[in-house]
Amino acid sequence: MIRVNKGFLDYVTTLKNADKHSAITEQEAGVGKKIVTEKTTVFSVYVVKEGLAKCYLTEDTGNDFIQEFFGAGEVFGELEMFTQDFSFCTIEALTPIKYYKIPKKVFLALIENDAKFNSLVLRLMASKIRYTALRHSYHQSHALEVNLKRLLKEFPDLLQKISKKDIANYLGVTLRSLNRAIKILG
Amino acid sequence: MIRVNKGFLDYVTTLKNADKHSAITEQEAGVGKKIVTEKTTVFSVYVVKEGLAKCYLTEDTGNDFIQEFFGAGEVFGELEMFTQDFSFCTIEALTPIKYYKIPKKVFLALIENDAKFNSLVLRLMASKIRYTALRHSYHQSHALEVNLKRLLKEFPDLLQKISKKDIANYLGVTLRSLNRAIKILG
DNA sequence: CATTGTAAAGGACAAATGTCCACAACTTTA
DNA sequence: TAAAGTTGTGGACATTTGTCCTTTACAATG
Repeated sequence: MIRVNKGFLDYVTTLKNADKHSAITEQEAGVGKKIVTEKTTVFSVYVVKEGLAKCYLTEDTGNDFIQEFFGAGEVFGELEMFTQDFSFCTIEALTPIKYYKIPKKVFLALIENDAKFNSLVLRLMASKIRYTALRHSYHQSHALEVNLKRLLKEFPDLLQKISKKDIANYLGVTLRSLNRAIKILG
Repeated sequence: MIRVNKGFLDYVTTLKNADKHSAITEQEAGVGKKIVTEKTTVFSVYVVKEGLAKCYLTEDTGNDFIQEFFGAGEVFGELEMFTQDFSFCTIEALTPIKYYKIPKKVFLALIENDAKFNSLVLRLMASKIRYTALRHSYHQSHALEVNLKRLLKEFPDLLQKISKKDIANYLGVTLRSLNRAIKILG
């Protein structure tokens, strides 16, 4: 749901601070700003420093499918450095956001020369695979009500932080269905 | 659906053949054999040499959720080398299968010392993330019939190769629903 | 403060999917 | 080959979710 990765954020912060002229820069974006756009070439890897973003795909049906919500330390754009593909999702700020930007060349050099960095990236990608698999499996085999209850247990202030439409898109249902489920849960 | 990775298979084959006493061994498994079991410690990384396996999770509801079907070159057990977690899924042979087994120590040594190998693993994990995301997004926003048609277009002999129950579990529907969709498609 | 506009919630019906069970097809065994 | 068991398929109904549209709540404006 809302993913974070303190360890990686700390490491990148250290890297940046170690060099006054670091190629790693800090950037900001306002609500609604798309930091990465679907089907577009990606030139950098990004790390959320603070704030919240959503990672989603828009289908040909017009539906948005929210992959994940990214909080502090979450990384995006890294896949495209390895697969040479266009971005497969859009990253959009849900709150004002601060993030680090690591140019492609710098990122790939770190992968090659900094074993610790390389290892953190491997771990982070492994986590994404695991987490996503567990989530989709759970979603598919449980009723909407159960899924919602589970989310609310982990993030009690969910409905305050994230719009219902976004929650519905994350759960893969319509807003109408989500409203029904909310009503039933009381 | 049925994932393959010729490049990785070739590389591992070369690695193994380069050393007569290689720690990479070749193994076989018969139909139904579970090569890796959910919630269990994993001590090796595996690469399918030939045959077909399914990668699935069993939910508390008793439902199996099939993550992917693995063909030649597909890798499993690698995530657990990085996350230190138990296996989150079961890998079971659907046909007689041959595979390479790379002990954890050897795998991690390759990651550290063989840049090409490291790069192949990064790419393979990036592909898994991308592929899974695209698949789930598509599944969620299209009708069962459309999803099935799409699968059959890519794998015309699907119904011959893989049991209906497994296909249903992959699509996240019941066998009943799958049968209905098949009937409608003619 | 009334009026108009806009966004959120919910009612009513339609469509899709699940559950349960019966029946058919096919295997095994006596 | 008949009987019994096993597996696969489909009918009938229940439940869930989607679609469409009305109603409600709230905000903006004259």
